[in-house]
Amino acid sequence: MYRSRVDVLYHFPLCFVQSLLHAFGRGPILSLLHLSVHYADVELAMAMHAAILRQLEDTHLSNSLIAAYLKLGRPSYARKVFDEMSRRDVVSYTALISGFAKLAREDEAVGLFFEMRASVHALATKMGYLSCTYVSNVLMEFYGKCACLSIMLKLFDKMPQRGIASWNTVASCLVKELMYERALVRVHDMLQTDNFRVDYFTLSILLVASAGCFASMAGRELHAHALRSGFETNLSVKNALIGFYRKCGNVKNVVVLFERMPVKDVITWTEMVTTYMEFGLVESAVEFLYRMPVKNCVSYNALLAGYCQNGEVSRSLGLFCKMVEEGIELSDFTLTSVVYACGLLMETKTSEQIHGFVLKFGFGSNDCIETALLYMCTRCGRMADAEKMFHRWPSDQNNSIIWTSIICGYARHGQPDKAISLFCLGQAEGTMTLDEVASAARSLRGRDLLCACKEMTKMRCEHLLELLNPFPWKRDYKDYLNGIPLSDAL
DNA sequence: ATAGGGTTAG
Repeated sequence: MYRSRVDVLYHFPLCFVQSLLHAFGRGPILSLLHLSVHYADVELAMAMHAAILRQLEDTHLSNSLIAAYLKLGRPSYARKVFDEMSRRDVVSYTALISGFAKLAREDEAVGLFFEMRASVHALATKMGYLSCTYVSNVLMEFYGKCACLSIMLKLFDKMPQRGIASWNTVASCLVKELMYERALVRVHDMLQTDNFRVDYFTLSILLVASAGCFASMAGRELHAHALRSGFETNLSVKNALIGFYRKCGNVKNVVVLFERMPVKDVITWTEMVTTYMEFGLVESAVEFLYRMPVKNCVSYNALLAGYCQNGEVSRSLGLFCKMVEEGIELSDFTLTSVVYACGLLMETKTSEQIHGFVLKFGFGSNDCIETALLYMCTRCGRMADAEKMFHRWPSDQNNSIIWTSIICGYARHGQPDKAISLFCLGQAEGTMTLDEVASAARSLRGRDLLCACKEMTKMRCEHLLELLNPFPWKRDYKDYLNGIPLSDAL
């Protein structure tokens, strides 16, 4: 019975491991590598590494070593083994690429990917090797992650043989791109064309897709399917079900599911915090967070975001301070929420303080943080800063949220002229949807809004009117429309 | 070796 690395090395010194290799082949080494992963024992993996150093031309053994190092959180060791291999195969590339991808080391993963394409994929294509589902699945995942969805789907359609993982990969890429209905339709096709049966991966992905597009019937059918097939007992499926009923059901559905779960993990508990927050039951959410047997930074982020959604500004700032003091891991999610909370607070000093914190911490800027920062500036009277961020924003990734924020900011801080001109520009360029135009319009005073209407087409104007219901100035607006023929205003 | 569930911006 394995208790520790010392035990193993005591019973099996290196020279013995090497003779094992000669006598019994790879089997014992592979088992020991498995044990090293299971017991999170890096040094055992390194001992195996030492034992098979001379066998590094054995591709199979080296691949297992790469996989072990990656699972043990030692990507640089994995890379070293890879670099020293004399013959790499698809498995070597696959292991390392997916390992780097999981660690968000995209540059290295993509670099390897192109290297693989040069050395393996071209050859594989010529030899018709794409029938290897592993190769195609990894290629598909990469095209999916590079937002090259059409290439991914083309590859999928060309695959002579598909495994259930191929279908799951396509569905999950579509879900990640927010194309929920397409994911549901694709898998529906799968059931009709290929004779595949969905597994617990498929069910989890599709439940997320159903929740994402509020496909309440589809989700319930998936639930029934899970019960019939027995996959309902799978933890991922149960957690995905909770997520579905959180979005398409009610608190009671979720609580019943939760209470009947024999095994729960940190994701289950975090789902409960999110559920209570989304239904406005702040105290229950807090209670659940403190009852959680294991929490991580995502759990705290869920609480923090929930405070913001429920207008509990001081509690969210308090929680953030506690997280910093207690050394709880912060992420871009954390910062986005706390910046947003400062926007709600509308205090210039606090906003500058948190702004400095974000810059100093140097969390890679992303759209969400930048948007939250801009929103915060517009709410805290820092319009000059907001303008700078607004103009710096790349024009090819137009974000309607920042348009709405800055228009509302101008309106709030006594600059209706600027608000109106941006408002007109935004709706003319089609940057903002009508819903968004309406939301920005609510921040404008009635008289200012009337000026803006002159710049709009009749259809837009009427649609806006519908959206503004029950906008307080609607009557004035109607009068205005009655008084002046719209054709004059166009 | 490939696929899965929880947290962010108006």
